[in-house]
Amino acid sequence: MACNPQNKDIVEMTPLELLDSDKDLSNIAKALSHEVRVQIIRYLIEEDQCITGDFVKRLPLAQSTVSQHLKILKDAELVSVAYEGKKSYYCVNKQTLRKFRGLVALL
Amino acid sequence: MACNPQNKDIVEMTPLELLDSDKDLSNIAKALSHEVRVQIIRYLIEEDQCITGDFVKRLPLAQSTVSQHLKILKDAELVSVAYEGKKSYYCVNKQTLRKFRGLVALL
DNA sequence: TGATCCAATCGTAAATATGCGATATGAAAC
DNA sequence: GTTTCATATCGCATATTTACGATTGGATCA
Repeated sequence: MACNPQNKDIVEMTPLELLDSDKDLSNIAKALSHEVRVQIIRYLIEEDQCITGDFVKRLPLAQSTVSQHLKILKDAELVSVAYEGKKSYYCVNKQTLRKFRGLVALL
Repeated sequence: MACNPQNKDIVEMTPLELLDSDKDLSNIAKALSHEVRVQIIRYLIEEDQCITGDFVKRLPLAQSTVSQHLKILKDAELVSVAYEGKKSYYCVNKQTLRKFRGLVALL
């Protein structure tokens, strides 16, 4: 009995591994899980470079809310910011988008 | 003054359009915004077909929690289910994955 | 007919996300 | 200097997500 591998309680069950790529993919997906943030990314691709105010003017949201969405995109490295004077210039981070495409391609 | 387009309050500001594709992309992204659900999809691609119990055995989560994650993936049409006897067979919905890849490619 | 098994759903607690107004910071204009 | 402008951050209310145990509903087995 001591070496009986038939015992159900002893049978090894390979656990599902959590890969770094799983976390990377889910993190980027989370940043894109709100339609407003997808809108922002899309607009940023068209316009190449925007300041916060551009989005505030064009979205039916308070300035603080837009700022928060931009922060989420920035934290996920989907956009990068350049501070110039009193304005913040946002642009898409193409490298992260490429990475995301690569991760999604593996699915 | 009545017809003065220079007035700042009257200047039209093209609002940022919300496209169906924005909603589609954010909805699928939301389903993939949890690492466990990415794990599930990945495993499902490797194994081709699994029952709920396969995931319960391999994930450090309660059966009800796993079932909930599977429901989220099913609602997003990332997986489909076939009910056979007392078991539920899950498999990836390749069409939705393809659609997702297409939407991400546009970013 | 039970008894057992598989999986979905319910109810609920805790954590996280979303949105807003108010406030803070810091640069530019006066 | 003070005022104005652009933006980030704080505090809070509400909504959603995540996780669990308990329960329910079928299907299979004895």
